[in-house]
Amino acid sequence: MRKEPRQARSRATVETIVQAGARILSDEGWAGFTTNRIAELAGVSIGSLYQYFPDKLSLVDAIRHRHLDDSITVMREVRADGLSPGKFAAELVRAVVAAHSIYPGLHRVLLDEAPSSEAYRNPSSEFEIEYLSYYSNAVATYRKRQPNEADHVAGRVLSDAIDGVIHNAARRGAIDDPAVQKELVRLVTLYLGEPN
Amino acid sequence: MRKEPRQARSRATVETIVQAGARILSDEGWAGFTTNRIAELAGVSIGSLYQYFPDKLSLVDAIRHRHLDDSITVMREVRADGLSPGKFAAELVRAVVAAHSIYPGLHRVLLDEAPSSEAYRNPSSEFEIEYLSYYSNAVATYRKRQPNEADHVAGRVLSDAIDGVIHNAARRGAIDDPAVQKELVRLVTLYLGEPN
Amino acid sequence: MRKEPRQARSRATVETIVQAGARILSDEGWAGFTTNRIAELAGVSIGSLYQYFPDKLSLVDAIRHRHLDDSITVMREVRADGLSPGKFAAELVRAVVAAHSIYPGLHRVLLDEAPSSEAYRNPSSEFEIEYLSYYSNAVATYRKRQPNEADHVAGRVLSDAIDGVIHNAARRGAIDDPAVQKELVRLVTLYLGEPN
Amino acid sequence: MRKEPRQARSRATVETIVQAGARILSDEGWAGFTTNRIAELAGVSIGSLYQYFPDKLSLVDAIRHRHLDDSITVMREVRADGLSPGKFAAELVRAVVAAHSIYPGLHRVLLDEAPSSEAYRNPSSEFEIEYLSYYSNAVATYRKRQPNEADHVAGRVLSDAIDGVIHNAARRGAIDDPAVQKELVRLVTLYLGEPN
DNA sequence: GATGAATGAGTATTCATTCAT
DNA sequence: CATGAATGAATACTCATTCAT
Repeated sequence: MRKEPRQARSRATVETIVQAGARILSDEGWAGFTTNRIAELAGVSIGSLYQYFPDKLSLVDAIRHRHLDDSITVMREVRADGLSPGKFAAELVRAVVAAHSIYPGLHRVLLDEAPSSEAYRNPSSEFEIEYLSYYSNAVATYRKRQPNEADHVAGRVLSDAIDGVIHNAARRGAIDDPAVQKELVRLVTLYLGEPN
Repeated sequence: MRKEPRQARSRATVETIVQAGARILSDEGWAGFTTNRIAELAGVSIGSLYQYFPDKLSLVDAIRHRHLDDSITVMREVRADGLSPGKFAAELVRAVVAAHSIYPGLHRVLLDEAPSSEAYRNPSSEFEIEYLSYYSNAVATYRKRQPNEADHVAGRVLSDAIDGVIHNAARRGAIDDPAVQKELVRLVTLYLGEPN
Repeated sequence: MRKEPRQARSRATVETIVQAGARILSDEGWAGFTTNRIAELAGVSIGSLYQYFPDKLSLVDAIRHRHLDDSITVMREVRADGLSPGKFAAELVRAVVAAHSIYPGLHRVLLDEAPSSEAYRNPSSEFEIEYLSYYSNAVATYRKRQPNEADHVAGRVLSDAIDGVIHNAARRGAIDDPAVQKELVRLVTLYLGEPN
Repeated sequence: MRKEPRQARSRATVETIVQAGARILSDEGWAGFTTNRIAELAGVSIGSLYQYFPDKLSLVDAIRHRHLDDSITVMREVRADGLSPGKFAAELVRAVVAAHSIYPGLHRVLLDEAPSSEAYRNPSSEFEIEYLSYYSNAVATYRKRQPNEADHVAGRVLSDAIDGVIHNAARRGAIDDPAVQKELVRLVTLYLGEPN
């Protein structure tokens, strides 16, 4: 960001812009994400947008950062320890669905379409490391050991499988369909339950 | 297509254009898919491109049609009947990986980013119906019955999960990683093997 | 128009663009009327043109609207009542010549060559109705009656004849030639004077 | 023309191209007049078109030349000598209408929209001289003298007035309307009948 | 700080014309 | 000679970004 907003008013402006950007990104994808449209939807002038974000990339990075932080936070609240595979799977799916409920298309667009200065899907990105360790920990927990390389691979496969189901459901507007959620829970349960 | 190529020369031109388009779409996504760049990479003039494709959309549709046809063909060769879940899963993963090996990013871009005259992810599109029925048939086969509504949901979840793993592996350039493939096989096997 | 100009600066920009468009249309016809050339002649960037006019058609419509309004206004000041045919004809020709003096080719290009969202030469267009009723009123006045169908035909023929003379004179740059004007006055006088 | 066609087949090809060009010019104006479209409508390849016409301008000139020749020929058959003004006017209007009946829009497009190497509306062009002398002769005939400068002006005004009525009628598809023709005859009669 | 007018490089597409077959 | 594939300059229009007010 170009400038750290000091006053409350400035912070509110930044907030409005980020929300407007997230809304457009979720609803219309990267193609609809134009700076003038964002400013208009946010109710600020295009000049003000550039007051806080030096360019379009920095804005999309801000949106991404905030969204991924929110996602991780929601997931961190669901811990594998002490829960049966089925119980954990149910809680996890609930959390993931919740993380996608406000801006259903946002996650997919941010990871798939939108360019980025940092590489968020780069194995070394801060977010990717945290996200991956979450899943490999879950896998290792049910294998009753510290996470090893095999658990990392399994964690990633599990993570990507959930990703695929959620994103495609989001595209079809079926993210709240209980039948889909139930099947996803079954998939996760089976994968975690079977020792190897 | 605007014009059916008659001479061998023009058939080759069309082929080159389609290949160049697929390459760019796979490597750089929809954003990099500009007609001038495609023509340049194909080594033809922009006029030649428009001689055969009335607009950008018709070109992307041609690429998509060809790619989806190829994918379905490869998958149709793997039939669930008579194979154990594990054997089928292994064959299926092998086929899906093969379908993604030349243009790893193409599938995702075609279904996620690129606009389309027909809606290929529309539940009623010819491709989607065939793709979905393939998976629900596999599910129903191991449940030893004709596919019912629950099998359709399971089929879609399985399809989307495989999609997610493959696409994310493709993005990381890890589509040929045997460890990932093995885990994916395990995921599919478990999901298909467990009656319900 | 895409955007209502608020500041004085932008109102001036719009004005400059419209003038430049009228100049080019008059001097070089529809073929020379390219958006980049207009912007260049107006001394603004192509982006500024599109800030106010969503497309080329809307610009030509703006030019047309302004020009036809001006023409009608000039003509409305010449009324047949109380004037002899010869006097009225002289006044009318003077007014029509005046309406063509700044952009001599504009009228013809606007009505003949330039496409339009509304159809200005459509018998039902607002302008055409007013223009036609002006002439049939004049005809009926000298026939000492309310305009009937025959007067409408006569009005149109008179209008088209004047049109032809003026447009061809404009093309030859002879619109101010007194000899031509005098002959045109004679033509109109004879046509209006002879009861039928 | 690039090449004088020697063989009968070549002459037929040229004829077909000219007809196709005239048809398109009349029906769709200068904007629809593209070389590829003309070749297609004529049923020849674009290469063949360029075999006979070095560029687009030479084709439109050929069309123009032929059309103006035909027009003059039709008109030359109507002579003022020995006819009353009313009789002559009636014959003249009939001839002019006939000259516009096959390609109603052609005349206007050729003189107004289409560019030209020679200037056909240039006062010094061969066609213009002949056309003008026709009308000034008619005027002078009824003034019982050799054409002088005043008669030339009157001839041109008369010519342009008829032009205007015919072209606007053509645009409205009303060229065969007897009411319009009758009024035009009246206009011409009055103008020619009144000595001055 | 905020505004919105202005900029111009970049993109899709057309069409007159050339030339290898 | 005829064909039609290939060319590329030109044109309408968009959108990230700057800067005067």
